[in-house]
Amino acid sequence: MMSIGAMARETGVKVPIIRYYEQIGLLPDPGRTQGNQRRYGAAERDRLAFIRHARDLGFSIDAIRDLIALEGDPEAPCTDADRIAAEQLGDIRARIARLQALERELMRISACTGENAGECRVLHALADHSACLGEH
Amino acid sequence: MMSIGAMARETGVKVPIIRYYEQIGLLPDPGRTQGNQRRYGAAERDRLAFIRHARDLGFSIDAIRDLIALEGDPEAPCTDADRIAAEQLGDIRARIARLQALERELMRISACTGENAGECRVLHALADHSACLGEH
DNA sequence: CCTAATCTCTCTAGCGGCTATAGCTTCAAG
DNA sequence: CTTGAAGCTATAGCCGCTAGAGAGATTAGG
Repeated sequence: MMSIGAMARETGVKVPIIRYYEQIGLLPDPGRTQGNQRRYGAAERDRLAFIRHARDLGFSIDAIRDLIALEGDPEAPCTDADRIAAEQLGDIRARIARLQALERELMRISACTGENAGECRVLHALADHSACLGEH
Repeated sequence: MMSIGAMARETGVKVPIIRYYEQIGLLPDPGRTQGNQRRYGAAERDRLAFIRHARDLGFSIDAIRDLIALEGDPEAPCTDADRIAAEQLGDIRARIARLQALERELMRISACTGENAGECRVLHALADHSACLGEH
């Protein structure tokens, strides 16, 4: 059985975040010492590692809740987990596309050649939306 | 002089957000009618359009504050605006790179072929970080 | 001029996902 | 048995909005 600090070290998740995950129901209430300190076993550590990994991949807390429910039920159809991952992938791709559009627009308005703000291309471009190519 | 609703229509910024921008000091306190309603002129509308445009391009409120200060001082060196835009561009590129790494990892662990959660590739991959290629 | 419909006002609280602080108690090493 | 690190709870703050309540102002039509 390990303390919350030991679990933080093992999983790379900071102590307050572990408590936060417990509070929102992502982690179960762990056992406590007589002095009221949390003690964790390997199962909790694995679950936290799972959560951490999913968060690193950009899954929302809600999506992770669903994934945990699936993980706990080995009979559940895999298509559910698949769908959640596919949604996440679609989401990430949409964000990439949007950011790439912003990147293009920013590149276009940057590289200002004026000497002071009066004739600055960046400021002019921001002030005048009609000068934009995309519709962002 | 236009009402807050008219300005919202002209700029595409919702009414509560206009009030919010005023509250945090991005927009100046506008004049009021006798009945205490805000009335705006063309200058405020242009400033709001500027803010909206910059937000659309992903600039933070703080960065916009700096850009507004520059815009208000035509003698200010343009390199400042340039630097802010360059930082924003770098930021966006970093986010794109990170999202692309996530996309790759997600594609790899997806396309699960198992029939139920017990042998689901998605769940296994999430549970076992060591199976990952990148370091995300 | 009156009414009804539509704005607009302020204030407060909530979202997600943490992060930080304060003031306390418990644990483990020496 | 003392000290110092680590743990505890509770509360508030971050960003950039968004939503609601309950009141007052404005405006178009009759």
